[in-house]
Amino acid sequence: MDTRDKILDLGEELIRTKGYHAFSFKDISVPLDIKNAAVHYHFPSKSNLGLAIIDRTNDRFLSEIHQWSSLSKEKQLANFLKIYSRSYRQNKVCFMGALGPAYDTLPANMQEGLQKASHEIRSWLTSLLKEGLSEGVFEFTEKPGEKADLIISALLAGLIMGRVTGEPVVLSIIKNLKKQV
Amino acid sequence: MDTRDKILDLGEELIRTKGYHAFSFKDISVPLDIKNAAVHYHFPSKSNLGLAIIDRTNDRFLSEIHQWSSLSKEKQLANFLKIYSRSYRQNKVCFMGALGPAYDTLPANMQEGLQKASHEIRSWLTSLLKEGLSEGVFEFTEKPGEKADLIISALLAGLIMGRVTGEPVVLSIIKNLKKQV
DNA sequence: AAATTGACTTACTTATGAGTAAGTATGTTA
DNA sequence: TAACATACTTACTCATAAGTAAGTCAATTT
Repeated sequence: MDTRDKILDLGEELIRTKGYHAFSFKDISVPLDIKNAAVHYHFPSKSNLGLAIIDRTNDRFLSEIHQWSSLSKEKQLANFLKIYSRSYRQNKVCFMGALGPAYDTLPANMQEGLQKASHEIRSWLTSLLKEGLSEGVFEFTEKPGEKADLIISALLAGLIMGRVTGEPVVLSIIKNLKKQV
Repeated sequence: MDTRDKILDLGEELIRTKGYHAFSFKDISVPLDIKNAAVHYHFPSKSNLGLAIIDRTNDRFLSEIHQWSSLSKEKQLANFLKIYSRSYRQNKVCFMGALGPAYDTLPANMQEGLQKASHEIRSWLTSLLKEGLSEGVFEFTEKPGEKADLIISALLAGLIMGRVTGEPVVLSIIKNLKKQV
């Protein structure tokens, strides 16, 4: 694995554990045993790095859901929920949870990237729920788009609350969400 | 209103719109037309200010729920939900949403304060749901504590998602939550 | 009237952060 | 083999942030 990838990996972890404003280039250069300027060589600015991290994660999500496309709707939803239980085990919040609260303070390119990524997730889950509902594999009374927001919100916040309370909030949320679709 | 209160008010707004790490003493001193050192006179350190803001908000919450105590359970829940629709109109996220994602980077005193406040909210809502369930005014199948987390999570994240998507996510969440209790 | 307190300002310090210009070593291509 | 690109390091700059020590001045207290 080359330096650029190591920077992206560590940067992702830092954003999702500390947030964009609470990490510095030093937090990347020291663990990787390179100099500050080496990080700037690969990513001219911090916002540039931030955007690259968001885009990479979004691309990965897109390729994941593509791979799931032949699976049953239940299985696809279960895989989606698994992303969050894995995040919990890794002590990470999701990108929207990490960057959303300080959205207005983010550089414009990152705002766009985050907005695009959130749109991608919401519209995928909405379609999945809508199709699953008409197939009869899911059962709920809300509109699919609203149900999607309800699910994403509960997961996102479950990760955040877990941080504060020290309890595995997201796991109990996942358990309950499964009963509600 | 004296300077100390103005600092607390502005500090609260800054935390809930930009987050703890994205605001500086200048963001307080310039709008209030005082010097940097004047802020330090009232609050020796930034963490000191942060804790004072958390504690004040928690005290207000405690006094609010105390005032509600004679109301019906439905009305108390409705009042609680109203806190979040008001936050949405003010373009603010809640404290847990603002500070939770970067919880590990917060000074120890703020971590404690936030944990205490979150415990207060969760246990109040849990009791309300539990009592409302046994009185027959609420109807749900989850355990009261889990239902409380589900509700708080959805609201917290609704505010965050609203930031990113530009849509009033929390309002549709509130609407749906009302149908689910 | 003198001393004290409260609420600041002035004028700093120290640390840290993002970012850059110029140089170096190791390949790679014309 | 000479030129060039890649992937850095060295050694900085410049801005901003939190925090502090000492002084000012009006309002109280003694």
